[in-house]
Amino acid sequence: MRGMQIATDTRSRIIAAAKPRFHSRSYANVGIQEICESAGVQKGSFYHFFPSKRDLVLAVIDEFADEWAHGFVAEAFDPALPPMERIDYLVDAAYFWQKSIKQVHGRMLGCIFGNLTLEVSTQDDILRAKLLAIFSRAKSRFKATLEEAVAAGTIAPLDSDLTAEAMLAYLEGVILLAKSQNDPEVIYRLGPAIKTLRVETAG
Amino acid sequence: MRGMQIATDTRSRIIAAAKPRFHSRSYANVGIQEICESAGVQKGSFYHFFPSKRDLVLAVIDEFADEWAHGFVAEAFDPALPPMERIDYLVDAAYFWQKSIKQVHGRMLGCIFGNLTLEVSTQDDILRAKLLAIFSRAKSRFKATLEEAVAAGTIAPLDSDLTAEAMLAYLEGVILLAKSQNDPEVIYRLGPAIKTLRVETAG
DNA sequence: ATCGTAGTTGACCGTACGGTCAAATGCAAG
DNA sequence: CTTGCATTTGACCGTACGGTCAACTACGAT
Repeated sequence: MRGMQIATDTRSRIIAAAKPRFHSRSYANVGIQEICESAGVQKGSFYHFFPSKRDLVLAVIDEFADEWAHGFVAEAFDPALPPMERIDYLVDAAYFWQKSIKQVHGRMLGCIFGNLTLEVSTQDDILRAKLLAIFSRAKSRFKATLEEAVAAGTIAPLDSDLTAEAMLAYLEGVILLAKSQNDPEVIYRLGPAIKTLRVETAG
Repeated sequence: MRGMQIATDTRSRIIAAAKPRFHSRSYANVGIQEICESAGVQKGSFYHFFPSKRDLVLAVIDEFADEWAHGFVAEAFDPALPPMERIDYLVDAAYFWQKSIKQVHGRMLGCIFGNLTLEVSTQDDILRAKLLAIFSRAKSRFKATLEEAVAAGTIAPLDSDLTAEAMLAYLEGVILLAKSQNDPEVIYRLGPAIKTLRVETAG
């Protein structure tokens, strides 16, 4: 089945071409033609693998999510680490990643999930749902970590669900502000304060 | 000079047509033609008042900033209010504003400055600088408020500059997450935790 | 009455957009 | 050797994009 291999290769070349473009520019500003040229693929071939531009960006989101899940996130949420140190690790990872992107690319690109959320979520509920699911998983990681920290007595009891969401919000907000300054050092300076965030239990 | 009046009227009709569109969609997704049709203006007339699309969005940003500065922000940062209550007030204002937008428009549109920042700041340094200036002013408000709270003994001493920036980041992040859920209640739930954020003084 | 100019008109520029299609090609299975 | 399907090709669709332009209008100032 060499045909299959070529096929999947074409598909992944398209995604590989699309990823940095959607990350560094925006959904609307990247055209399918440009992606095809960069991937060395014809437009008809593109539409053989992706019914629409939206389906491409859906695949791109998945690739980014997998990349993170199997990379920094897996490292950060290592059960061997003390719970609260995992959160530090994640913030550090975000910092170093943005910093290295800036070194290579000249600009801070920020979080592709946040970028796409603010751009498209009023216009496309399917994309919004996809991004929401990504955030939801991220929140779960934070929540489990917080609960472990509470159980270990590292931190005082709190509303782990809301605090997890607050921490995720803060991380996205810090990256947003860093992007507005085109300066990853903002993450370095503000990131650690994530651990000061607390939502008390309602009861 | 009735000519001037008509002229400025055309200009502000253009801005008035552009504002809700840029807010509810995105920079790239709103065309000049559509704006002109909605404003009842010809394209040539548009380019008489605005050298480029970028100059229009610059004017739109200014209008939004003024609207906020003279509305909720002025109310929130009322010197008569106890300092930390001003921050609560601002978060509340963001919540009620987004809620009312959703009631009218059916969707949570979020913060136009955050939206534009993530969309265009890698592609247009002039727009980025404009948005950065907006955030910078917002941060100053927070900072002054924090310093007043410290002076009054309401809160323990902290790094007012970094904490102000952290609070602004958090607010933007909360609005981002709320937008991803198309639900302003997220702001209601997470907003108050803004006051738990702290960056300790370096010394 | 005339001049200068701000404002307006509507056609027009080249380019790019997302998406479609019929025809060709490559290749594995029968 | 043929059938059948996945894949690829490249031309093509209509529409919209940001922006330009010469001509025209309206009107205050001299």
